[in-house]
Amino acid sequence: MAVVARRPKPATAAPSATLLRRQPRQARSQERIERILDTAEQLFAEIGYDAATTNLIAVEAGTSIGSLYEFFPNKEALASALADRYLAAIGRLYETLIVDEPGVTPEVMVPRVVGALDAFYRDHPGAVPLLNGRFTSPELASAGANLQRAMVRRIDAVIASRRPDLSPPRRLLVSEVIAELARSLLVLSDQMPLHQRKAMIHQIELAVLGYLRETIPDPEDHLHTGLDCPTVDANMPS
Amino acid sequence: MAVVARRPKPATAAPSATLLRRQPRQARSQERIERILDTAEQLFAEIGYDAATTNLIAVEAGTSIGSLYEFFPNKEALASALADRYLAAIGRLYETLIVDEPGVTPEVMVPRVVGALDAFYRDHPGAVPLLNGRFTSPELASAGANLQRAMVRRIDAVIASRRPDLSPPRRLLVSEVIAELARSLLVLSDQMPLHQRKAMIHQIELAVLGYLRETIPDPEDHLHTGLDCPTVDANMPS
DNA sequence: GCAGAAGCCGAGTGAATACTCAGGTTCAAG
DNA sequence: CTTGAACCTGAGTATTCACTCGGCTTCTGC
Repeated sequence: MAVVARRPKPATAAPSATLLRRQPRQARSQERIERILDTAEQLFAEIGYDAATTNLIAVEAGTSIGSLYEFFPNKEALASALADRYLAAIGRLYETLIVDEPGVTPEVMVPRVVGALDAFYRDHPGAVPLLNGRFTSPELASAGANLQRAMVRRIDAVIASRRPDLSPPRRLLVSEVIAELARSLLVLSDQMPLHQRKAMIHQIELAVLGYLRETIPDPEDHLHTGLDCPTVDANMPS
Repeated sequence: MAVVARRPKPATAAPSATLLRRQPRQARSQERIERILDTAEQLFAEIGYDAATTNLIAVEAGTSIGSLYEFFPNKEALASALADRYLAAIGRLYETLIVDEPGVTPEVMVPRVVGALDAFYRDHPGAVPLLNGRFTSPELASAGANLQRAMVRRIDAVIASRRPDLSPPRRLLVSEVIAELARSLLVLSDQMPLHQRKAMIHQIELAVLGYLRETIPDPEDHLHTGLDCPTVDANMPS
């Protein structure tokens, strides 16, 4: 279900810096580019990267392949530009989450971040498959890896501030586990109907907190002494 | 990096039951089929599903495309047959793990299962990408989903026997989370160098156990009372 | 209002690749 | 040994799809 990109890759490997083949000067073409990206986002999410042919994207965006290739050097650049939009948006999202406040405990922090990511993915259905390696093209894989690296860095920073006693490699390992944990469970929840989704989000929080308690138990944490166990299961929508 | 299968899909949808177009009668052809599958496994793992063209698989297996298509109706059938081999092997693996013994605690059970899966994936490098939706073809996706469902069922059965007080839907949710958790972290560990891999495997066990303690705390579990916290991090290879 | 730049179009090109088929070879049963 | 079935072969077919290019239209600065 996919066709190899032409990929003659002229020996002079492109610097990969420019996503656009040419900068649009007129408002008309800028809007066109936006429409193409929006359409690509929708089609990638609905029918997948391979089935969304460049011709189809162009037609659905109300333009022609010629125009598409006027600005995007190839199909991957399209997906790459999309990934950049997502990455930037998620970056902005992080700014709104106060992470480095001294008093924030994991119990507060984790639901905050998980909830924000959940909301973002719900608003941008195309982001999940794009950022999670569902598409095999190298540029896409690297876009997903970029996001994940950014996540790991941020988690690592938070842990570092709260637990300066941990060795850096151990912190990194723990951060990678948490990032992957959250990523995969968020993807899973994304495939669920809304009512199960809410329950799932809560499980993600529990998983992260549980893992944290298990690997780097907080000496001051006396909440889980086994004495106040609820023993019954709350929050389960039939 | 891939081409859409011809997929004229004759209106009479194949029953999908037969993976082989024809049953081999002679030893020669049986060996040939095995060689083709082995080669496909290796190529899929090394260069990916798309880049591993049917022609290449045939040549590498020391045969011709004609012979390949004599037995396999299409490329997906190849991957599907491979997935079946893996699924059967993992099924056999489970038989060797005594799961329903009355006295087995999660602390014993989890490392046993995780360790077994880790060993399996290490022995079969092709299994990881194949069974984890890295390939987008529908047949492969369903093969991966099959494995995951089997996992969930088994986990659910174990939880049911230990915690009959939990409601079935809650049990299912917890089982799904655990299965996904283990799957994704095992995939992650699969991409790591060996020395990090071992540490990662241990983290998987901690994540599962931590999540379990967090969602369905065992009333008899007094190990984690916050009093015997090690406070230092053990088992961290540099 | 004009010249040239920027933008737009879509039929067509080229290359890739899943799969076929006509004809040859090897086996096994009688 | 013979005959037919099973098996094998690989050049060729059909199709798809990313991408180009020559010609047209719209904009903008002067």
